[in-house]
Amino acid sequence: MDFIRPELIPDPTVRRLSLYLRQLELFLKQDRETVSSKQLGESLGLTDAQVRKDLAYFGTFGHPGVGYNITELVSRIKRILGTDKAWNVVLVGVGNLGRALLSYGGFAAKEMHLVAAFDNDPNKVGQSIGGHDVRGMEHLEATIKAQEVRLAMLTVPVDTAQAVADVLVKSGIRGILNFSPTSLAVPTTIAVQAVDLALQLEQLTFQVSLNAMTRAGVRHP
Amino acid sequence: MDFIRPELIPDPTVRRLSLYLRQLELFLKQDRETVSSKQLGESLGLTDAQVRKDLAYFGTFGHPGVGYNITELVSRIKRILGTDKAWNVVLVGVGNLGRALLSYGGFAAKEMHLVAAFDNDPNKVGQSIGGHDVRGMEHLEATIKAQEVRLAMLTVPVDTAQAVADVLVKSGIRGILNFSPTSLAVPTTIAVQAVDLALQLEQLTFQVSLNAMTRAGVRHP
DNA sequence: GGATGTGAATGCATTCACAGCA
DNA sequence: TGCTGTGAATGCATTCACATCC
Repeated sequence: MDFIRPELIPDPTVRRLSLYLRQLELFLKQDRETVSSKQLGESLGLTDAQVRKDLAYFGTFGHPGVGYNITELVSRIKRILGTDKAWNVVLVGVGNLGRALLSYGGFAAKEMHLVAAFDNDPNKVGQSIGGHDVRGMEHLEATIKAQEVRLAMLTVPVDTAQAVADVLVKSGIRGILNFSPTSLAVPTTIAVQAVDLALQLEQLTFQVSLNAMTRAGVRHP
Repeated sequence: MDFIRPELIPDPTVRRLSLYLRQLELFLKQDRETVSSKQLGESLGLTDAQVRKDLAYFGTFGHPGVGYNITELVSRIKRILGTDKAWNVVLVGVGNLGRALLSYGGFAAKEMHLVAAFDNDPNKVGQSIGGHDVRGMEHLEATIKAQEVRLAMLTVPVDTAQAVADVLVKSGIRGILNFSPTSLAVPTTIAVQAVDLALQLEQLTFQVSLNAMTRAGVRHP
């Protein structure tokens, strides 16, 4: 393989990269040093060929006869995903979910630096939650520009989500983690990841209903 | 189309079904009565053929020359997804995230009946959060069995997730919404949906890095 | 032997394109 | 005319299978 044309890396591959990373970090904690594509795949319910193909998109860093050096693979995947460097993040919308995210301690470990939170409720502005300041919406744009923030977590009510997203884009945000159950209209240069609880619950009820059917023998002819 | 063979419905189709439902309910609020596959598709960034193909897996309920009756389509999709009936749910793990979910009011609207929450911290047991009782873990199995609960939201720390999942399965749970960043080992008859914040943030940083590169005309290192 | 990396083959999902109906 | 439903064609992702290397 010579060099990488990022635009033709399959989406599913990028998703699995995150899974590999999580599993590899678990292996590291268990003091393992190398892992084969077969072992890594089995621990995640994937085939060995799938693992090798995924990794091969990004270069060749396995050792034939041995497997992959875990430490090396972890740092390679982090570099690919862009999590080897720190990212500044803002959170907009300090409701139940916003507060929970502010109190969640796991961001620092992932090199995510939560710069500040924003809300338009005067009662919330000025508070400190989980060590993060809550500021008024009028400071959103200036903060993003001053600190070169590129990521935002959007936890506002659904009817204001699009308007806030517009402000975020105008201010220079490049990626939005959208917790509102709505499709945001943004330029193609802006990445959006949706976290939709209702949607995932519906996937569950569908699968459970399906399982119940096939179990009951309502099979196809 | 004669009969539905559920096991061969593409996963992506089921995901989009939820998107269709969300968009259709928005149209309903706007007092629209019918919608064509073209209109529905465009509102979600999909092609008309995609929409028709997806719906055709489940029968034929469009009206040539007219489109789909929105009310009818909504109730059909709900039936397909299994959300036309009410579901009992338990929540296990009353940390920051668990509390936020308990305080979130949106479940009732989706026919999700949150029966109770569970935690092993004596200080939390006995509290009422968002109108939901917190009980000790020792009552989990009995509650699930007594109320025929089939769905669980798992918001416990990562190191206890598998053990709790085992209890859930043993008690008769059929679907788990897993908020812990770990792969649960469960029988194939149990549905699992993962909500992994770190994973989604990594997808974002990857896409943002990619966009930055292609914009700058740089190749991957 | 044991493992990787990768063309070739397979299997799915999406898109095309058109017959048929209101 | 406008739109659905659906086989056929296309395009992607996964899996196979094997040359290659430690």
